[in-house]
Amino acid sequence: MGFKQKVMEKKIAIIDCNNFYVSCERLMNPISIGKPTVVLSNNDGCVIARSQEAKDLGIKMGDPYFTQKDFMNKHGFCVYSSNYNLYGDISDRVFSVIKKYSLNVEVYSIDESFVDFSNINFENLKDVLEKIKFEVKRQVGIPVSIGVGPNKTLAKLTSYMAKQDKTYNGLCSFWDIVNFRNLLYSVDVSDVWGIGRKWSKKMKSFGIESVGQFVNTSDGLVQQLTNINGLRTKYELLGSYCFHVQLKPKLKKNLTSSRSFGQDINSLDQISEAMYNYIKSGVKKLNQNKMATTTATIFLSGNTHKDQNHSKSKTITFDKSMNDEIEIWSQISKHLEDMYSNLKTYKKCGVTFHNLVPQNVIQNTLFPSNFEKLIPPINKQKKWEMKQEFKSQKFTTSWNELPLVFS
DNA sequence: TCTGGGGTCCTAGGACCC
DNA sequence: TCTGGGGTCCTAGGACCC
Repeated sequence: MGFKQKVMEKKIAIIDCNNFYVSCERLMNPISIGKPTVVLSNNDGCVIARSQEAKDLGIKMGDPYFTQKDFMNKHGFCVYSSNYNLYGDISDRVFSVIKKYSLNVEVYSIDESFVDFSNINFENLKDVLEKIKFEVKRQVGIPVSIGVGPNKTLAKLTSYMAKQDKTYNGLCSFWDIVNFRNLLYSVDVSDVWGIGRKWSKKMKSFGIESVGQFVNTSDGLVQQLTNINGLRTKYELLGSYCFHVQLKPKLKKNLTSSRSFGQDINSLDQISEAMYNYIKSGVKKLNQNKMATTTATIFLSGNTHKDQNHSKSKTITFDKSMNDEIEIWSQISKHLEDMYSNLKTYKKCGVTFHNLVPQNVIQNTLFPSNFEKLIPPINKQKKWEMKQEFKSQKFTTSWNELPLVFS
């Protein structure tokens, strides 16, 4: 055992689907099995999921598709546009298998969950985790990796190790690792959950390269280089429990609708039309959640890949809660005009709704609204629309349409 | 020519109130 | 009229995650 076991020590697992979007596409398109395979973001812009074969050929996360297209053609890649309906369905199936083994599940993202197994004995822990891994693969067809440790950060770190070192066979326990503290000197600080690109770059300029060096950095310097959560991350790496497993899903706090434009644009008409459409789809999401909003933030930004880092945002508070796109547009359009400059070009815009309230508590104002409803902008050349060339034609509308998998 | 979208949290600074 | 500090709230921006 790496550490002496503490009283009340928790056992937190992370269960993580391998190359999730690629694994989903392979269920629907078995022809891609064994071939290098990638899934592209919206606009078919960049790579957001890679099969092992694609990783081995040097394709990186976030690589722009247009820079790799020829290479991929040459090497017989299977390329898919993202299909979130499919991934959502398969995600539900994965979680329902996991929940047969524990109810202490936090669904952390579409392909990951934290599970609190503190009530299970150490003798049985690995068996249960092995069983879950086996059953998710057998029943849903999705391979998973599992890391387990005394907190979320160490679970993530061991799951990372399980993926790096094939001898773990996809399951790594913190309590099986000998000399854990020494091992931390061979792990790059940027591989820690919670330490991103900016922070790790900052740390490296202070000579902090490895996780071992990070946990030996003074609290003061850690907080200076990051923030309070960076300090919590340090304490979790040392064995404390700071980031709690969230068993009850929290209510949605805000909701965003935004897109990059198909090309850079500078016409206010075009931007207005795009913004109106994002408001419309945001309102659709509000209605699906039976929510309304009292506050919106609109934002407008340039093409960061062309050093056009200008970005503006504006928060607007309404005089009542709203869920009507034309009313919301009426409150927002003048602010969009203020933010816009005809001397700049723009690549992206969008809207976030905050202060979401249930629709059944909407109070209609006693007096008629005193703002005029503006006619929404429509029927322009839609330069802002996105493209999607490789979308799989198959959608799952019920579980029965998915192929059954037995292994 | 073409480089994702959505979510949460934290911080600094300003406005406002007492 | 002049004086000031502390608390709270809001916003814009910037981190992080997937």
